[in-house]
Amino acid sequence: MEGREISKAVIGRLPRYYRYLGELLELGVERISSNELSMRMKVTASQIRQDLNNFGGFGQQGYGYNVKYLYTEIGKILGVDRQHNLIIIGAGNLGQAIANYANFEKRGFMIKGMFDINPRLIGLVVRGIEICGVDDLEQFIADNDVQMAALTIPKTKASEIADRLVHAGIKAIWNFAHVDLNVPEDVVVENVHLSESLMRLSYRVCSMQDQKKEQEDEGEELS
Amino acid sequence: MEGREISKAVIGRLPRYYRYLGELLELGVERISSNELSMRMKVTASQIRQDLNNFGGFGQQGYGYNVKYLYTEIGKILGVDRQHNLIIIGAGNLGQAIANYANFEKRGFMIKGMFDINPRLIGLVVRGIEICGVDDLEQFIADNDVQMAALTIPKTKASEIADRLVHAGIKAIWNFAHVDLNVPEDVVVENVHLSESLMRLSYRVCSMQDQKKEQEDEGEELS
DNA sequence: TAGATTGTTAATCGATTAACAATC
DNA sequence: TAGATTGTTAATCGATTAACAATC
Repeated sequence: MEGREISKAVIGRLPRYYRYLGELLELGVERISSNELSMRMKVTASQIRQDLNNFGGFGQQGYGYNVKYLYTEIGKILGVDRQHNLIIIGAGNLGQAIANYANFEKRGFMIKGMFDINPRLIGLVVRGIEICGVDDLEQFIADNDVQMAALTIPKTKASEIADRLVHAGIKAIWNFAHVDLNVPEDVVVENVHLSESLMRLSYRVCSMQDQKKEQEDEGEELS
Repeated sequence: MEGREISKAVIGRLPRYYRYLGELLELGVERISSNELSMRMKVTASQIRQDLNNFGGFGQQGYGYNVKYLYTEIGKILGVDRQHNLIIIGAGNLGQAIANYANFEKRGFMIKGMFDINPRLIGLVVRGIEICGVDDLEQFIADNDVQMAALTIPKTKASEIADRLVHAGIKAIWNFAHVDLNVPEDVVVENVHLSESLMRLSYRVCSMQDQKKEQEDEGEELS
């Protein structure tokens, strides 16, 4: 459809545009210029215009962008206008946190089922969803037209379950396990590696400390 | 200390190197060349060497890299050799998921406290940590030498709490709330915006579908 | 029409890859 | 010494920013 092969950097920014436009919409703002949006979002106006023009001209010269229209169009690009049937593998705290986040359903992500291997969790009901054993996985995916799976299980089991998911026809895996999954090229994986995120934070806080220390040392030399 | 201003792209990759080296270490691998590591990690050998040389020469010509040494050094760069005192604001499923992830403590991230506004959660004990009310926040931070906070609360309260955290001397915020926080420049924020992550996945699965459809259509035209 | 702001091309900047001399 | 592999410079590629003509 569109010009094909949008860069990863652009796609990475789209959800943030979507969020800001949603907020503007709630505030009742009707139109916005790339310049004003750039100030709110702390990115360049040039980048906003460049990014949006990957998908076609959503704006109007001399006017700017219609907030509601742009919000809707970015929603379509991101696919939040469609329904995505989702299951969660791993019904621990993280799996339950996802199940309990109501806003996902507003965006078309319907949580159809939850699975775990822990017999103490099987049978429990979270937000109206009964936790099943993983034995039922393949049947459930077929019966419920499931395309997406969130993987919130320890890394030791993740690869094995991922293989089963792919085999059962899952097309997208939201991977919270601390491994890189090997999947066929028509299956997409989005990784959320929390421990890596925390280490990036740690790096930055350490390098900030070092920087400060250096400045102090320089100050001492001068005195 | 080091040459200063390492690019964000490089820092983003360091934790993944660290993870792979840790796995190699467990496997008992003593040394590895950039070429072999590149094949395992599916990045170029050039990139690995370039990345590592931002921090100095960890390898040896004709030999490669000593796994244990490199692992330790990257650990130091990331700051996982130091201790970081951490609190969790928001003791819901997500906050508890973080509290329960034992590996963080192995990397020096010590969870000192948990906080919530929900009176039904206050007083509960999660992994040996009692959940406190947010009133005690400032005192607790001062008493326990806390530098880091994970923010796992709804977006409505996030900015307000972030201000309080900054005021109380917190230097790093691991932000799971769906807002961009405004903090002074000596405070670092690492965002984990799960809904944005899910939308990126959605985009990719949709564009994969579109791609396939196109190919099918082309096939039909030819027949 | 004049003013504003987009869409788009051109210039710059940064990051990745390739190549190879240095050296273990 | 010969072979292997790094560290590092140079070449390429891609992404961001600047500029401005098109146009509402």
